[in-house]
Amino acid sequence: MENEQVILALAALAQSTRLDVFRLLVSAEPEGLPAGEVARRLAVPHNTMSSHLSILSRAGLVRSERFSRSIVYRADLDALRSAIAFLLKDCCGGRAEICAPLLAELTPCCPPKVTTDA
Amino acid sequence: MENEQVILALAALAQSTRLDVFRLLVSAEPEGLPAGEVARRLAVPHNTMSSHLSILSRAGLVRSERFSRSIVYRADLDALRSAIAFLLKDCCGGRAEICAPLLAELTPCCPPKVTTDA
DNA sequence: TCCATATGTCGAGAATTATCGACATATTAA
DNA sequence: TTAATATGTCGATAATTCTCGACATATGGA
Repeated sequence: MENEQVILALAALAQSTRLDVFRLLVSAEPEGLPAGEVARRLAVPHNTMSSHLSILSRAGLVRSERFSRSIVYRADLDALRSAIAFLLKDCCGGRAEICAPLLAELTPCCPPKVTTDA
Repeated sequence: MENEQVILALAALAQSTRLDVFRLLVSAEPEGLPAGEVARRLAVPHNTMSSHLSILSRAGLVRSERFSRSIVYRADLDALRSAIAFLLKDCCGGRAEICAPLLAELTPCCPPKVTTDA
């Protein structure tokens, strides 16, 4: 991921409405949500939301697809992954002793084994 | 990590000079660098740099300590870790199936075992 | 066609941010 | 005290961003 691309992604998420939008879309995966529904749920005028969605879109953090009259937005988790990987590699920079404890803390968030109980 | 704190951290890194500063300070760990040296290396006037350093500082991403006439800045990797954990948990949100592949990609960046060869 | 719905674009004002000259403070050493 | 070094603060300007009313476009149905 390029420098400029990361800055776009960080800037996109560094705004409370857009951070809320992104989280909403992550929670709505994999179905996504139409633009109007996003605006309604976050109580933001549709044109203001349109601007925020386009910023997230330019940053590559969301994708959109038209279905009839609606345009459905979905979070692009690969883009988030790239951004996070970039930040982590900043720390690593060939020095695992810095990065390892970081990953150690992050891993428990998602146990590698997912056993669907029952 | 609070919402507002994350936004501060993201905003702090979403600016090219500051992203450069942070990376420079990460690479200078654990000794750190005096403010003037940071400004010199990145070819930025000292007062402009002072402003950027204070933004990084307010975001918790760097710490400073005075040594004689110099004020030495160091990257705070714990803060970066918190911010990254926050973003990851956004994705996980109790859904390991989303987060697991993310970690899978990130882990090779820092192999958990570090064997100093030869 | 005409209308309602869903969304995007334009443009302007308010708010925030980035930059840097000028000045202030802190430290050390004549 | 005076000067040199290292850094921070103030204030003004330029640039960018956020917000939202008004208008435009796209879709589907009467």
